[in-house]
Amino acid sequence: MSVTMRDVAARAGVTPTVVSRVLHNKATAIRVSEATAERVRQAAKDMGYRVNVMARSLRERHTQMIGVLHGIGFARAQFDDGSRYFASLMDGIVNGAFEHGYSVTLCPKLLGQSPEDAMSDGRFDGLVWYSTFPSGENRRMLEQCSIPLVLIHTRASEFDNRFCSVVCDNDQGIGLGIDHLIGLGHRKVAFALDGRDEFGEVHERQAAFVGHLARHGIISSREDVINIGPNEAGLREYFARGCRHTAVVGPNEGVAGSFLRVAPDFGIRVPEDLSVVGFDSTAYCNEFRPRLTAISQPLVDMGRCALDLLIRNISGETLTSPQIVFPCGLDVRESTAYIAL
Amino acid sequence: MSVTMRDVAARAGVTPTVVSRVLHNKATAIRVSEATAERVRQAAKDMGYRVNVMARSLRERHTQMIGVLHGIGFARAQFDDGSRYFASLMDGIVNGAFEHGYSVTLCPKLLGQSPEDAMSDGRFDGLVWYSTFPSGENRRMLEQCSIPLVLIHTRASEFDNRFCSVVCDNDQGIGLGIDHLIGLGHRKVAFALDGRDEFGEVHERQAAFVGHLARHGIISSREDVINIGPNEAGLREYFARGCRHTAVVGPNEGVAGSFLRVAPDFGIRVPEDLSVVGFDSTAYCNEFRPRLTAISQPLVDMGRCALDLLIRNISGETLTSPQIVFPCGLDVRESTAYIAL
DNA sequence: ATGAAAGCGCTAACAA
DNA sequence: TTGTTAGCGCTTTCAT
Repeated sequence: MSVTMRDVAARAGVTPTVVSRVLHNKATAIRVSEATAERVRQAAKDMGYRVNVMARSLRERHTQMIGVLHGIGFARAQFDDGSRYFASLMDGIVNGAFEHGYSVTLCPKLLGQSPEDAMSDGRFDGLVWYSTFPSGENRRMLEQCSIPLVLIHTRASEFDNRFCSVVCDNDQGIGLGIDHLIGLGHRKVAFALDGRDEFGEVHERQAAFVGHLARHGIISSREDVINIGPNEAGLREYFARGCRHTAVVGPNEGVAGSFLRVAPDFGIRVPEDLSVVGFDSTAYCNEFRPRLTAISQPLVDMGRCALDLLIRNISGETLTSPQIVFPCGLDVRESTAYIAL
Repeated sequence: MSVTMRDVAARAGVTPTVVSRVLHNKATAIRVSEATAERVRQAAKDMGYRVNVMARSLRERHTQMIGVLHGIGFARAQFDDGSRYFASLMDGIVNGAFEHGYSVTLCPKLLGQSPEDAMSDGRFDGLVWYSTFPSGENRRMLEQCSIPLVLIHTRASEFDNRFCSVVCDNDQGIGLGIDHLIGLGHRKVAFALDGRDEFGEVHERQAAFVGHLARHGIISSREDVINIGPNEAGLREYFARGCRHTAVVGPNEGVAGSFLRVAPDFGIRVPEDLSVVGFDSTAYCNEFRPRLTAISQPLVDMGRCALDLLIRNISGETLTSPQIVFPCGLDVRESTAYIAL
């Protein structure tokens, strides 16, 4: 059994009240004589006293902890598995949290079973939820949330602006990619997806793809959308029937990477025969040969921003502009080139 | 204010005790009539009741949370910053924790200020401490730890086998690297370090380096240790004075990577003029040109193992073999080649 | 300047 | 089968 406040009080010859005041109540105006204070501090030190944060949290009704959740229907993101997407986001989140004196915790069973628990079981002062797909189930859950929450990669409007949200400018980002490709002479440009996430950001990016091509006078059709499918089967099928495009834009690094990986099997060279543009642009892009050109979003900054917003929320501030949109960039690497003449 | 057990009890016309039993006491033999139980469940659902985990934790004296700490003197590891070392380790730790129903939390101010708090403030049921350098300060802290703790990358013997520990076989790993190099014809092999961590694993790896060269009849001297220093200044100095070795082994990916990065500036080609071997072998190795050959340690498995050990510890088991040693492997990539004749 | 008492929300031993 | 009571360790009025 560990030493409690009562123990320290006993040894110092005072009551727990005094111990609490001396040890944790620095801000308050209530004074304790320096002699007593010193006696208490010494006793605490001698006995190796530590507050019990559970008791404190129960009493004070806050925990200095924030939780990180993700939407139903997604496997837990790995820190090290292909794209550094989650790793980057988390670096921003954790750094932000630490600076504000908050811990951040990752919870099990937050996909499917009962994420709603974490939202109101007193464990967290606030939550960061990142998900690209506000399904009915997700929506229902979030609506019940009783603590501050900020969304990453979901538009605030999806939830009637009830929560703050941090997103990147998908439209502008895709525009950057399309402009780059058009500038290289490409006219037959495809959009790829893997069919797993058709409603969230991927959808937005696909719409942007169509829009920006149109801006350049190119009308894209259903034929220009390649669903690589599970295990890249759809991609192989596409290649097998002859590559009908000179460039392709993927909505993330994984999908774009599939093209780099599979193309050689069909004698297609990147970027000579096919230019490939990905999205996110984490360090993962450098692992490909050729290195993957990609539209970047400032993931670390976005995580950080989400956290700042959350802290302000927790502090009782009501944010007026519930959505922060970060502009994208374009990192030209080696997977895009002038179209072969 | 959120709804409490008392509220639910009131609505269901029973006492909090009954609610507690119905909602959370499934395993116990105490019976509640099905009618009452149903009434309670309905009331809880109607009112959107959630346990308060702080109250529960305070009462039950466990939190289902484990903390991840690292030693004093190290900056917090980033998930996405060069080597995927920390990311991989964390994947193992988090996956393990989740499977056992534990959350994992990262705490601020755990380097320098007061890591000891996390060790006994009731916040965690157990701790994973990863650090390569058991300084006096770290040692003092760990000795005060009042909850189960497992070490990663620190030998159990450093703390009188008081804690379990998970390490990789540095000697065997370095042996693999040296054998590889010798097999390629190298005789003039250097060991590199960056002077920041001379006492922990790096030290062990350096000793192994000397030993394994000796096994091949090569006596290495102080001249064969290259301290690349801050900002690679030492490395540039080394190259400037003419590269005296045909191969170099680095104790991690960062140091080895420095050679790949700086060598071209001095007209030295890797691997034609200089073979480079790193340690850890995370995906980061693939970001280098040429890709970095490296000694691998199964980081994900090690993190996972640490967690399994920790959970067993928490469950009251006293582990008999306090140290698990994982064998290393060698991932030959592109930075090593036969010595030029 | 210090202490007494109440209570945060929950669970468990004991009683009925 | 259900209720009573006590208490986990802490902070906070409100006395003194």
